[in-house]
Amino acid sequence: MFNMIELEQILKKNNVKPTAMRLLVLQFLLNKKSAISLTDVEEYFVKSDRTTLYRTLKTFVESELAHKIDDGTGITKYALCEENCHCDIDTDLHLHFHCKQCNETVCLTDHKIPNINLPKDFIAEDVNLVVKGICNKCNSN
Amino acid sequence: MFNMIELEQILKKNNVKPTAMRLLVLQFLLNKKSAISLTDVEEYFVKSDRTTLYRTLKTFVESELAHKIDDGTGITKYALCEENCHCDIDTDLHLHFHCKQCNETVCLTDHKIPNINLPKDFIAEDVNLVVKGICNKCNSN
DNA sequence: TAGTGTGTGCAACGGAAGTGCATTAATTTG
DNA sequence: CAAATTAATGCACTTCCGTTGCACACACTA
Repeated sequence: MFNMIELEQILKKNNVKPTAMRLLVLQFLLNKKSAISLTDVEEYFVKSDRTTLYRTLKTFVESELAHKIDDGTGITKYALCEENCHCDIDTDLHLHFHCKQCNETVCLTDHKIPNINLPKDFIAEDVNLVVKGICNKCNSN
Repeated sequence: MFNMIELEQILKKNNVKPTAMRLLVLQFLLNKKSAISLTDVEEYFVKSDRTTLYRTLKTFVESELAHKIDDGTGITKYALCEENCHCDIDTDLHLHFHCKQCNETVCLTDHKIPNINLPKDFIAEDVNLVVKGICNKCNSN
């Protein structure tokens, strides 16, 4: 796991002031392998306020520490970016898998999004690829 | 355009009873080239109720007449399926493009979703690929 | 120490999806 | 044809999530 000093360094590296709340949320995200929703965080940090957690996640996204995931459930998910990620369309964007059974969304960071040839005059700025089905964990049970 | 008899046949072919409202909504969808939201339909049919329109679209999706599109705006969009579409994962699913400028979402039906090799034990049932950026219309203005 | 800026907590709003129920229209059946 | 059953529609209401405004608390600077 990570100690507080390491967590602080991560935040500082991305120009985010290391408050107590942010350190805890960062730790929570680091421990979670799957993408999490605001409600997930909220249920974990019962003593903190929803707004604070919401803005914490927002700060993380804006400072490129985490990325927002739209997995098609209608609920926004968040996951930490990989090292040196700039959410760049050609190199950083990866596939997300949403399991219909356990309802979890995971980042398949090894699966980059294939190149897409758009028709003339279309400019791509962002790509979102989500596969839905049964994940490996649920499938083996 | 389509006359009422043709519209009726489309509905009947998909086992949907051709009510007045359904015929009108179908016509509306046929005339729209881009994907539309419930609110779009609502604003057009001011005299009808939101719930009715909501359930009409739901009926269309359930009877494979239209497909639901999640374009990442958080608002569910709908578009008519192509002829003989069964929303099949390997043959029917196509790319959607959402323009950040005009806020429209179009189906790029010619752009099928490339095959994806998932890790072991993952089962794909549904795939959603959305590209965001500037569309051809906005780009040429 | 006073003052400024940032973070946090509380309350409330707004949009969209969805549900329950009563009413109306359509279809079947005696 | 009339009665009964089923389907569709309209209205009211709820819930859920994302978001904002405002006030208070804390930290850092002059």
